[in-house]
Amino acid sequence: MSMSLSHGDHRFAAVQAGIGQAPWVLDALSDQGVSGGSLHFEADQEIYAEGDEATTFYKVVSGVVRSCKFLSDGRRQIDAFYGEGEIFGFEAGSEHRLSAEAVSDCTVIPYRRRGFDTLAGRDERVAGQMFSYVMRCLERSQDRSLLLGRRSASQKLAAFLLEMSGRRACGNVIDLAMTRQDIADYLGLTIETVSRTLSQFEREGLISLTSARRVCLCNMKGLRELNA
Amino acid sequence: MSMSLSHGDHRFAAVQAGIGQAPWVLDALSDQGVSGGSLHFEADQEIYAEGDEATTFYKVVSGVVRSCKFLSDGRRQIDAFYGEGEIFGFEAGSEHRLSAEAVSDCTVIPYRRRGFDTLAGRDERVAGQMFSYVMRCLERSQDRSLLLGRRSASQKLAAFLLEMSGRRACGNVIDLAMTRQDIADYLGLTIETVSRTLSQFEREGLISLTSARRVCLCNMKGLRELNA
DNA sequence: CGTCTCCTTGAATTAGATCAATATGTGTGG
DNA sequence: CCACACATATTGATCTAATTCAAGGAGACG
Repeated sequence: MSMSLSHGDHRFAAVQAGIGQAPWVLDALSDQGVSGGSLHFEADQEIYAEGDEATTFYKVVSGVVRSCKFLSDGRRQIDAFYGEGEIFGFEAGSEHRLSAEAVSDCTVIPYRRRGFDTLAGRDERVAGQMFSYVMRCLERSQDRSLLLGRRSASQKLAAFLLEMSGRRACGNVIDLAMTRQDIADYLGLTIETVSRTLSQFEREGLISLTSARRVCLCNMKGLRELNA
Repeated sequence: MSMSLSHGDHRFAAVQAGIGQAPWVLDALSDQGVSGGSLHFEADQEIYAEGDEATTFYKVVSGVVRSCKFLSDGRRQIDAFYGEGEIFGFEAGSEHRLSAEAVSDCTVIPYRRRGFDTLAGRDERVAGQMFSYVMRCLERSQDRSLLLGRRSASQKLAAFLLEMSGRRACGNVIDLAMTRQDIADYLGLTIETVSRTLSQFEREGLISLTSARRVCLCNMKGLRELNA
């Protein structure tokens, strides 16, 4: 029987539907001593640093986490935001290649990698789902390369808003956990450009800024058309 | 026994050393009817298009392949270049998300995905190595995001030259298979900026352009320092 | 030798960055 | 409740790196 590196497999439909959702099978790990309870972090607290030994990976229970890299000049590139149910910090090598920080107060479950490996060896579904998850991360990362390489500030912001809406949607309204600086570092822009572009979107009637962190996507179609 | 989602595993040392190298275990597939011989493509010929059914993936035997996405305005983003021994076109979903084209004349071996899945189900090493390979792709993709998001034209070019040198190195001299346009589309720049930046590198003594496609990296250290 | 593609270089333009000032909260302590 | 400090966000005025537009040059090939 295939271990389902093929992902047309219907058993994983649920996983595939929620982009970035963690393999549900990880839940089982909690019962096998692989997980060590849950951890709480306050906003801006570091979860692990670049170069730290990667003996553990995590799943977000609540709140939002960012993974990022720092440049020698102090600037920052945010690689990804992780929300409820998503996995982060799973590494191929022995060290964390990026650091992870709490964007908002958040709770995460740590999983010991060694324990996970053992379980993955026993249960094909665990391995298969993790594989599926990593493939999904790869797809996201490739999409980001396109975004960062060839898109204008407006296109980046539009894509960002739609991405956030796809994850944390409550109607058209999204509550951003992150600051303008976070958004800028995610999109390869400056905080001023992010702010200006959002203001412009509001003038054009694409969005409405209830407050700085609360955005209403009034015209999703218009936003989508920006990235045709 | 673990299926080696852990990559500290020494059996895979060789795979890990050569960045982007395909799992050697794929060689075995040729003997099992999974591979269908080898295919030849001429420069600029399409291997598959975005949206094509992803029943097959490939390994490069010789030559260079690019995978890319086209924007509605005709511009192009190249996601990756694949050289000898590298795998491309392995998808999570049922369609190819990017198109693939021959950069130079090249030979590739096609593998039927269904056959591969079956084999992966029987042999943990196949699955584990493919997992390792995908993790490596993910790392590369993440590094690219940093490059595209936060680096200047000179930094992008320096990183590109060092990447190429790391793969196809013959001393300090690299023979680029791709055009300036390919490089530009890979780095999110224009052809003119690529050309100007290379000329500037030559004036600064960092490189020497024997011919348009042949570059000698006279000062690797200097190039590396650009991305400190 | 002419034609074609690829590459280089120059001049003008512009999107986004940088620098600088002001505004909008938000929590603290009086 | 107000006054203050402090972090975050917006807006304006320049500046600049990279793009765009335009013109040649260099090599390959019939």
